[in-house]
Amino acid sequence: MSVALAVRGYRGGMKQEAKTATGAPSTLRDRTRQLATREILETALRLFTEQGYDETPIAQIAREAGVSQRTLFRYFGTKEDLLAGNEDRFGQVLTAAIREQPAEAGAWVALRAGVAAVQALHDSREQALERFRLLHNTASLRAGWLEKRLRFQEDLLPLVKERMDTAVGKTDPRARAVIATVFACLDAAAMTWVENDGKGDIMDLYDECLAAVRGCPAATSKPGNCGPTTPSSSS
Amino acid sequence: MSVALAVRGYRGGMKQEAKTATGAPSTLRDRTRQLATREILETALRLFTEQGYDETPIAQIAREAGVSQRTLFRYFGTKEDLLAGNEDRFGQVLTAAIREQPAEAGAWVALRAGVAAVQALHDSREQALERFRLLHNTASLRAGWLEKRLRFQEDLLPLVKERMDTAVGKTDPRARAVIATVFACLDAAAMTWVENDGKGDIMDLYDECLAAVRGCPAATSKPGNCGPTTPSSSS
DNA sequence: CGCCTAATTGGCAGTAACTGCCAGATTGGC
DNA sequence: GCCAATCTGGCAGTTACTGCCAATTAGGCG
Repeated sequence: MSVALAVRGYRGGMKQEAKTATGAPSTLRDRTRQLATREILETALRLFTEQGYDETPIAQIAREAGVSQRTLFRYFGTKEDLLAGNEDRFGQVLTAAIREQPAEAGAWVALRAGVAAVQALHDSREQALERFRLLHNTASLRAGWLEKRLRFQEDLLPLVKERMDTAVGKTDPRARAVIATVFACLDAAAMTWVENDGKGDIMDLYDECLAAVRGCPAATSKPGNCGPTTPSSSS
Repeated sequence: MSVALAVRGYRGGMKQEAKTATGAPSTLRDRTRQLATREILETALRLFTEQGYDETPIAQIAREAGVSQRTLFRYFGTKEDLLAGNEDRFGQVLTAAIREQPAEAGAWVALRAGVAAVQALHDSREQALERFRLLHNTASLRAGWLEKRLRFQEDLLPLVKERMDTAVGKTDPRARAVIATVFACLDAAAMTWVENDGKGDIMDLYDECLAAVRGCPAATSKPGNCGPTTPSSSS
């Protein structure tokens, strides 16, 4: 049980000076790597949108990016990583934003803050839409994404539990349910957003979804919380 | 867009008499096929639980089941299908149960009925637990399952919409949100159930989850509905 | 400045899940 | 009992991905 999932993709090296935190790495090697990374990433995204994800073999990406297949796999452990890229960042920002919420904030409020923080990650509406579209229209990608999301949910469990009136160790399904519901609403919002070609704001849709799910109408004005499941309600 | 997903696995043949609906097929061929199917399925499940899903190559299953690899792939289009098997049945039962609900039943009530119907599908607690465990502990399987579930959700959309006060054609995220929330709660319930080694009833856990998500406490006694989002509330 | 070490790269072979094709075995209907 | 439809197995090929090894290259140091 608990098979240690191997860390995929290139992470080694960069022991010494490496990243100066300013994004301008000192050594030639690091600069070269960064360049190659960008080149691969751009080639991949271009080909994916041009011909579709499943229809684009790794070999082609490697060829057009000017690296060997073997090297490409050293940079990105899997084909999915070529699109996901900063998905790990997603998880980090999410948990960070939730942790930063004041202690009085209930689970719903904190989670909403996390969701909002993640939305702010996208560079532009256009790129987000393109990525989302690819994600929603490709079964294999969708599957991978959902899987990764599930892991985020597990990570969030303790964070959320302490904002609910739950005994920490207990096998209480409610924290999981709340988290999963938040993601469910985010999902519904994102899908609708894509269907509308990116019109409107995802967070508005999210609020609408949450309002439909929980009893409270018009949660938009006082977003994120409108009922029980806050700390100190029964203890 | 909308690449027609090829129907995988063996579906051909059986043009003529084939299935007499009683489960006792007439021709030798059909009997042989049924036998082979069972043999493969049992071998696969045994090996999967013994050595794990990812650690069990198709070649071994084929060998021990006494068929060629090629034939195995004709019976089951993918490795996943060896475990999933009647997952399609899942979707059928779900939609059927929801359709059978009276028109007055709201979305939540109807969906709960569907979930309950699906739970009744499992042969035994033990087998269900074993399958669930395998599913929850294997990343690739989890991903596939989530993907399939997403498709069910899309199928359910129209069914649920007509039980809500939504304009049919509108791009309203709320129906999606409700469906996704139901699955989210089912997920949380199933996970907790597995963690508890199958103790308790999944539907009880489901009710608890839904109660935690929606405002209403103690939804267990009057399950499935406790607030708005029923038909004829504003339309 | 040149050398040594360590990081990096590319190629090659191998695995695992599939898929198409073809030839041979089997079955079912007449 | 024969012919056609069906089924099966084997083989080759594709794609994602991994391990291994040899050749290159950058970095540090005397």
